[in-house]
Amino acid sequence: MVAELAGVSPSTVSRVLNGTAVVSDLKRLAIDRAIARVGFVPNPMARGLAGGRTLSVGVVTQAIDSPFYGLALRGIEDTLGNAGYSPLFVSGHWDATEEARCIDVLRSRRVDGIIVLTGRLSDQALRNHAKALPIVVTGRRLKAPGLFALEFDNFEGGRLATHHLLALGHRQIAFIAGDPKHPDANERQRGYRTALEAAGIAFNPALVMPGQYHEGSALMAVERLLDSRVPFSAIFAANDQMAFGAALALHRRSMHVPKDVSLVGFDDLPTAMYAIPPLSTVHQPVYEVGRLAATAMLQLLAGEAVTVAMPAPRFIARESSRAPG
Amino acid sequence: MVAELAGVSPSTVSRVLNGTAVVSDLKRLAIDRAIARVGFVPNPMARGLAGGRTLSVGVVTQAIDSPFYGLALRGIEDTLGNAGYSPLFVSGHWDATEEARCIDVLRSRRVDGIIVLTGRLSDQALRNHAKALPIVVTGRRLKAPGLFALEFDNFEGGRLATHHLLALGHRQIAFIAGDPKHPDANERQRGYRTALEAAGIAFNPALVMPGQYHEGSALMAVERLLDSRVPFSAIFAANDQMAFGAALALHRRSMHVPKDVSLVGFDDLPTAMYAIPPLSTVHQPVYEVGRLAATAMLQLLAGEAVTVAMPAPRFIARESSRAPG
DNA sequence: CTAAAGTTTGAAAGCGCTTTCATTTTGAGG
DNA sequence: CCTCAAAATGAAAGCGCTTTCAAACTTTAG
Repeated sequence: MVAELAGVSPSTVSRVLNGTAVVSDLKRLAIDRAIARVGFVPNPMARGLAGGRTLSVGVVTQAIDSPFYGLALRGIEDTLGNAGYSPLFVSGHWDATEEARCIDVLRSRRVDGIIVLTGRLSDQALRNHAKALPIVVTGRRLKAPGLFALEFDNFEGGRLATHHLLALGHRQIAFIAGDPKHPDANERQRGYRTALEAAGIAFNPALVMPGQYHEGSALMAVERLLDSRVPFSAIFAANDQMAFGAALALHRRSMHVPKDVSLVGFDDLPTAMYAIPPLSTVHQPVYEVGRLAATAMLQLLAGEAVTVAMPAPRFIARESSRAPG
Repeated sequence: MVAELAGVSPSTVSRVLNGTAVVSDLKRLAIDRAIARVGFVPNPMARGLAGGRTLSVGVVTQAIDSPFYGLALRGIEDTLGNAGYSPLFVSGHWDATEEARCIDVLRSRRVDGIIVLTGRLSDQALRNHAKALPIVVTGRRLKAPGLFALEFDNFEGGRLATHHLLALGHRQIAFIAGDPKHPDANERQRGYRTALEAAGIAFNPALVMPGQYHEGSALMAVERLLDSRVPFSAIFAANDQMAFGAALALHRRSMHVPKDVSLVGFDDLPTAMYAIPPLSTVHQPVYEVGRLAATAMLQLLAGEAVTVAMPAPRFIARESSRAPG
């Protein structure tokens, strides 16, 4: 170790580097100076090998290029970076097997903890991994030692969006569902139903179309809906991407939003406010979620109690929805 | 090392693991079996420490949540993953200082190479880093030992887009420029000018508005343009995000695309085809760029000659542009 | 002024793997 | 059947840092 030039032992240098123990000011100064002079940068490999920690946390996301997760990744990156940790991103592509492989990769890289963004993995699998290293997971309700789950209130969000349309006077509200394999998609739908029933409107299965959370699926869903001739004055899409697809379908049939039909989405993607017309939607604080997840991980890593909580859903009315007529 | 259970020395195990030397089939088999039995996974830390390589390559992107770069990251992830390398993403946020910091972080993590997506760093800085480890950079033309640059033909793209509008019969084409600090923005503008001149149309400075590559800047640019009362029948935005902003500005003034004004963008973001109306734009093979950059890095790492080349720009006509009238 | 207790510091033993070097095997040529 | 080169293997020395453990030095109390 070059920093021996300070005239002390490696142990002492290590101590000042990590703040592991008290070191006399005299030596600390000498060491600091030597470090600066040599331009010393500790080798994380060696650190990891010796100390058993790598100062990196794995993040399994579903698609690194997703407009939705991108912001969350940024939140994670920002928060982790401030604490000296580096994120290691891997994409699971919405596939449980792939996701399991991702976790293996991360563990083989000896990450100190793993953040899972809304995975497909079973709760049980997650619980097992949590025995070995801290896990933070979003999008599910789950409690286990070494595991923290952060869930957005999708039910309330779905209720809010539907309620908005109802309050505007809509009575026939179509729903483009998300992938039923995602628990949050089902929660949103439950919110839709609940709001409907609270307003005394019978749930009409003919008005709900299956979708898969991407534009194309909603495009087709709306076309089928239109072809089915079931009357409706508004569409609630289970996420913004599908709302965009729905808008395109309407556009193709020369129907205008919101004149002919109102449209609301869910997520408030950064692009929602720049859609034509700007999309009314349920705001999800994605960036914030990233920060919270990272904060929770940091607390877990430090052995502290996790104190983070998810903010409540908020509906944002823009121009894509208005009273029918 | 647990794999001693195979009854051989650690050296031999290492040899079969890395294929460093010939090992008799007998022992190889025994080792393979032992590995499988113990579920052995080599520790990358130790490997890195001993071997001097980390099997990870740093990727400095500008914003991990950017709709544009996301796809490239995915291309990189896919290609690198296949080769056993892991990407380490960091965001420079379009700031040269921050970017320099990112590279320091990556180097302190001892990555084997660095891929820079269109950075702000000076060519010289890049050249210097390339002396220490392989670098692949996109969005600039640059040659240096240990450095490979991959550039998209932005000039040709700009020319193509403008030519499309010209061919449709437009004579007054406004241009929303990108951030002049990005070389690609200037190239696109040069393409615009060149196409104009080739068509015998004088360049009119009143028709070009500065923008900054994001929606909001274009929104304001178009409002100013409209206020200036300079007549125009088409807008060419230097990227898709600005095209979306421009569309919103027109929408606010109750002008319709493409009936009242044609609009073309640049990049072909995944969302471009779902815009209302679907956006005509210059296609950039972003995913492909990611793959190419990663491939180039792999070749650099292997000491081979780099053989990748960027595909040519392609214009995609959709519904946002048509003949004036 | 000395013993007991507390504080700093250094020596040395790894962390898990790669790699050089020397040694043992094996095969070929004489 | 023996010698020598080539091939396969093992021993051991690190890679750069952390972390006991014990030695050396200060204090504090008796």
